[in-house]
Amino acid sequence: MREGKPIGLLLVQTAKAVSRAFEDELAARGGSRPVWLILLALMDGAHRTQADLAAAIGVRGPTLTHHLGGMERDGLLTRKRLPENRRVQVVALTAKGRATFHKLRQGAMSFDRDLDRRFTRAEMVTLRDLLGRFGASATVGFGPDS
Amino acid sequence: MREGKPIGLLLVQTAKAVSRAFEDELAARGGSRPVWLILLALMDGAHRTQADLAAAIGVRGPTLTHHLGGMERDGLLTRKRLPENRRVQVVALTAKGRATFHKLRQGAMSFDRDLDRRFTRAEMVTLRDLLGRFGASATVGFGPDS
DNA sequence: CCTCAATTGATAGACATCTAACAGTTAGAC
DNA sequence: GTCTAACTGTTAGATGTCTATCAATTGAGG
Repeated sequence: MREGKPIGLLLVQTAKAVSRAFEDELAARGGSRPVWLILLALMDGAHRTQADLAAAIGVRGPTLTHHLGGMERDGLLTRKRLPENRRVQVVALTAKGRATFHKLRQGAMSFDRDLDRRFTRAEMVTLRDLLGRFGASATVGFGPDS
Repeated sequence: MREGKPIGLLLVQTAKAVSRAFEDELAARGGSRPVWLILLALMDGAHRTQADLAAAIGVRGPTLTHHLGGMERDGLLTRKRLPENRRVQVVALTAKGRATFHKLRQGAMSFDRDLDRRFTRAEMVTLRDLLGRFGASATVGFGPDS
C-alpha cells in the first residue's frame, strides 16, 4: 500500500502539465502565458504601478519589464511616464493589444471550461480548500482574488 | 458569490510557490531541484538510458544533458559509453554525488513532512484523486509512480 | 559488404524567470 | 536650499526549460 510520490512533487508535475497544455492553447492563437496574464490584468484595469502589475500576475519586476518591452515592440501597449511623478510608467493597451486580448480569451475560456467540467461543484470547493492549505505557512498568495 | 481565479491558474500559482519554497530548502544545502531529482532517480537505480532518466524526472532530453554536464563538472557523477552499445551513456554517481544526495535528502524529507502535516489521511487521498483529474485527457503522467 | 533507417545523445538557439546591482526621481530633514 | 533616503523601474548576468537540428552508432535488407 504505497502512497506514491510526495504530494509536493505531484502538485508541481500536475501544474507543469496543465501549464504546458494552456501554453499550447494560447500559442495556437499567437500568444503566450505571460502575455495573456498581462493583457488580462490590464483589461481588468486599475494597477497603479508596474510593481502592482507584477504582483498581480505573480512575477518579479524585472520579468514584467522584460515582457512589457516585448509587447511594446509588438505594438500591444504603450508606456509613458506620469508627468506628475516621472518615476512611474503608465502602461496602456493599444487597439491591437485589446484585439489580441479578445482572441486569446477564446482559448483561455475554452481551456477553463475543459478543466471545470472535470469536477463537481463540491469537488471544486474541496480542491480550492486543499490547494489553499499549501500556502498556510509558505505565503502562496499573489494579490487579490480578482 | 465569486468563485475566484480559474482553477488552472490557482493550481499553477500554488505549485509555483511550493516549488520555490522547496528550491530554497535545497539551496540552503547547496543543491537545486533538478539536481536533487537526478540524484534521487540515480539512487533509485535502474534507468536504462538518459531518455528513461529524463522521463522519470519530467524533463526533456536536452535539459537532462544540460544538468548531467554540470553535475559531471562538479564531480557528482561520471558518464561513460557502454562498450557493447556505444550510443548509450552509463551514468554513475560518485562518492561525492552520494554524499550530496544524503545531504539534500534531509531537506527534501523535512519539506515533505511539513506538507504532509497539513492534510489528514483522508484529505490526502482526496487531493491525490483530484489532482489526478487534471490529467484525465491532457496526459499528465511522468512515468511510473516510483 | 553497403546502404539506410532507427536509436541515442549532444548542440544551437530561444524563452521565462530569478537576484543583485544600478539609475532616475521625489520628498523629507535639517 | 541641499542632501539624503525612499521609491520605481531597468540592466546585467545566471538558471532551467523547451524545440529543432545535428552527429555518432547500430542493425537490417538487399
